[in-house]
Order: sequence, then C-alpha cells, then structure tokens
Amino acid sequence: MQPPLPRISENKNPEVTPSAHDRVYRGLRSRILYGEIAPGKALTLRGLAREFDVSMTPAREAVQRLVAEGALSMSASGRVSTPELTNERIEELAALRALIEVELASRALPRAHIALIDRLQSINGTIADVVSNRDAVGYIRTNLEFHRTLYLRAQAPAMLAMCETVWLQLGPTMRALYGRLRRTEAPQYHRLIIAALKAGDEPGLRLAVRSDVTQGLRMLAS
Amino acid sequence: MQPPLPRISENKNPEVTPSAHDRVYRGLRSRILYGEIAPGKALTLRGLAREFDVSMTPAREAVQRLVAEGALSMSASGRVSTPELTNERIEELAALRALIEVELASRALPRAHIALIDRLQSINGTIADVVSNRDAVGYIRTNLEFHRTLYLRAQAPAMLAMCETVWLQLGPTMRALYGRLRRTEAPQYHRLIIAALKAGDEPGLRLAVRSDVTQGLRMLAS
DNA sequence: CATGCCCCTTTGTGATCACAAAAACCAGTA
DNA sequence: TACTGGTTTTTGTGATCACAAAGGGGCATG
Repeated sequence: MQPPLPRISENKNPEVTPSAHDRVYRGLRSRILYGEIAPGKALTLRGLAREFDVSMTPAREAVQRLVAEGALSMSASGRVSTPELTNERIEELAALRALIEVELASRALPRAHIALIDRLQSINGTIADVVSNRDAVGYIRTNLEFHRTLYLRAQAPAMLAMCETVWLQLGPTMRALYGRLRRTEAPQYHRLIIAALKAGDEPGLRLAVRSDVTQGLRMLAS
Repeated sequence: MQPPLPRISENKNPEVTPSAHDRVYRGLRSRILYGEIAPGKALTLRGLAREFDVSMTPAREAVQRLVAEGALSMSASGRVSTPELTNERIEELAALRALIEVELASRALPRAHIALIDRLQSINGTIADVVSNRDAVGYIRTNLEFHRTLYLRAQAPAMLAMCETVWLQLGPTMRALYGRLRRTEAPQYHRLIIAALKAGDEPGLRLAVRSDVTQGLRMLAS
C-alpha cells in the first residue's frame, strides 16, 4: 500500500497537518464518545491502521492513549476492545459525573449570560428533533454538546477534561442504555437546568444537574 | 548497545516479564508522582530510552500515556516536560481532590475496621519521622500512602484511579510546594481524619479530609 | 553590544520488519 | 455431536532507520 521508502516527501498542503496518531486518536475517540461502537467490540491495530491509512505505530499510540483514559480496555495479551462495564463501575462513574458536573455547573452559573441560555435552549430543541428520529448516536452527541456548552463557561479546563474522560468511559455503555429507554421527548431536567440558570438559583441548578446526570444511569443498576 | 537482530530470544526468567513500555511507564510515573522531578524539567525520548535500556518505541508509548494523563505536557513541536502549573490550574486540581477524596473517604467510612485505623496511625507515625528528616520525596510518598490506604477501603477503583490522576498532575508542583512550607510535624488533619473514623463521624470525616487536601494547596495561590 | 543568519546537532515521527504468543481453524476420534 | 490434537493465521511488541523540523551556537553585520 505504501511505497517501501519511509516517509515520502509529499507535503501537498502547507497548512496545519495534524500528526497521524492524532487523526487516529480523534477519530476513534469521537466514535467511542458518541456511542458508535458497541461494548465489547474488538479492535486490532492492523485493522485501525488500514482504516485510517497509517502504519501500525500511530495506531498503537492512539490505542494506548485511549486505554490510558479508560476509553478502551486491554486484555493481558494486549488485545483491545471497548469495555463492558460492570454495574458497580457504572455506578461509580455516574457518581463521578454527578460530583464533577455539579461543580462545573455551579462555577458556570455566575458567568451565564443570556446568550449562553439561548444557545442551550437551541441545543435542547435539536435534542427534541433527534429524539423523534430515534437517532441514538445523534442523541448522545447533542446531549453532550448541551452539557459541554454549559461547562465551558466555568473556565475550568482541568475539570472539564476530567469530566470528558468519564463520558468517554461511559460512551459504549450509553449507547446500549439509551437504546433501551424508549425516549420520546427531550430530557425534562434540561428545562430545569435552563430555568435555574435564568433565575440564578444555585441550589436548584445543582439539583437539576445531579438529577439529569443520574437519571439515565440509575436504571441500569436494576 | 543492542545487537542488530531485533527481538533476541533471551527469555532468561520464565516468571512474569512486564512489557518494556510498562517498565518505563511505571518508573517515570512514580518519579513524577512522588515529586522527584522539578516542574518544567525537559525529557527526551532517546534519553529515557537509554536510561531504561529500551528502544525509542516503548519510551514513546510511556511518554504518550503520561501526557494523556496530564502527568507530562507536550509542546507543539512534540517536546515533553513536566508541567508548570498555573495558579488557576492548581486551584482546579485542589478542588477536584477535595470533591473526589471526600467522596472516597465517605465511602470508606462504613468499611473502616480497627485494623485499617491502626495501619493509618502507623503510616502517620512514619510521616512524623520523614518530616523530621527534611525528606520532601519521602513526605509526599508517605502522605499519599496514607490517603491511598484509606481510599482503598472505599472499593471504588474508578474513583481511585481518577484521584491518582489528579495526584499525578500535581506531583512536580507538590515537591516545590512542600519544600516551601517548612513543616516540622505530621499534618494535624490526619489526626482529625483518624478520630472521625474511630467515631464513625461522617460530617467530621468529610470536613477533615477536605481541610487536609486544601490546606497545603491554598497557600500557593497567594 | 545587540541582532539576524547559517550550519550542525538534537529530537520527534512514522514506516517496516522479525519474532513470539495467542487465536482460529481443521481434521480425526470417542 | 462434542472434544482433543496439531497446524496455520492473526496479532501485539519492540528494534531500527530515514526524514523533517526544531534548537543551539558561532559569526558577521548593524
């Protein structure tokens, strides 16, 4: 597929060229995050390398990184797959989401002007559309966009990164979960979040975020 | 240094042989975690490979993984170094420690029998010794052992992993910090933690843990 | 003395390959 | 059919190398 010469010099576009392992990392990450891969799905380095048209080295780096973040799990023999979470682990991750996201929302509250609230309402409208189309991946993606848009206002990049790591670990499981609950409308707690933001009601906001985060994950333990 | 033949077959000991990148990862990680490397110190792949007597590939994987965990930072040109944290980031990480560790302690409380408390008291005694020797690395190591011993009882591996990731990010900074405050005795809040554990006092435990975690990091913002 | 320029060294990146071990496959037997 | 054995294929690991770009140091010019 590739000429035997290593590193051929075909720098066709002088604009920013993300490194090969970054392309693989980003591509794989978003698939996992948005629930496009079922839990337990096996992946191979050569398969990923072929798919992203790179050699094994960048594929390995991307996979190693995702394993380190908990987005993929690796068997003792080095085989990688999307994780199949136990109920205990799901409960832990839900608790982490609750802890971190409540804090992020609380920090975002004093900075939330009307433009942000409009934006959140618009995203919430998109969620309603997506839900009526039975589009699980679209639902997960838009729901996370809602939360991320709010938390970005907290100006707390370390917390947000940690939060996204938890989302990533829950990615494949979320797909299975949201496929199970036959949702027909946008999540009710999003409206409560928006209302609390408008009112500047911090206790209400904390409760609404906590409820929204734990609402979906609770039923999985049953 | 290495014979030109790749992968020579000298499997001298049949017991478990950790992979090369794991050796590098663990070695580097513990150095960072225990504050043995100053913030801003530059590292090179070839240097690490030489030092751990492996090729560049495992060294790169270990470094990539630590970068993903936030233990190392990477410049746009790929150079890696220990991070120099801003005060804002330190505040965030301290807040994350407070959130997660309070939860972990709270979950450990109902499972804390007398053997655990004895163990914690013993570790606290070691801290007093180490402190009197002005041994910053030993202090950090033993202090983290105190916390980890308690949190292990929470039976929450995902939370503990997230917690250790935060510790890792603070590692180099903690060295600079604990060198600054000329400590002469074991931390007072550890005694409060032990007392709350003995009394089964959850609010007291939460307060003591929160105080212990934020006590050292607060002064850095000034 | 400061500043821009060039050359050489250092460094990260990615492709390739050999090897070992795990997995998959495929009879052949009970 | 179920299971056991050996063989073949697949897969991760790590070493090596070529290349490009970043760094650094010395030198001439202002």
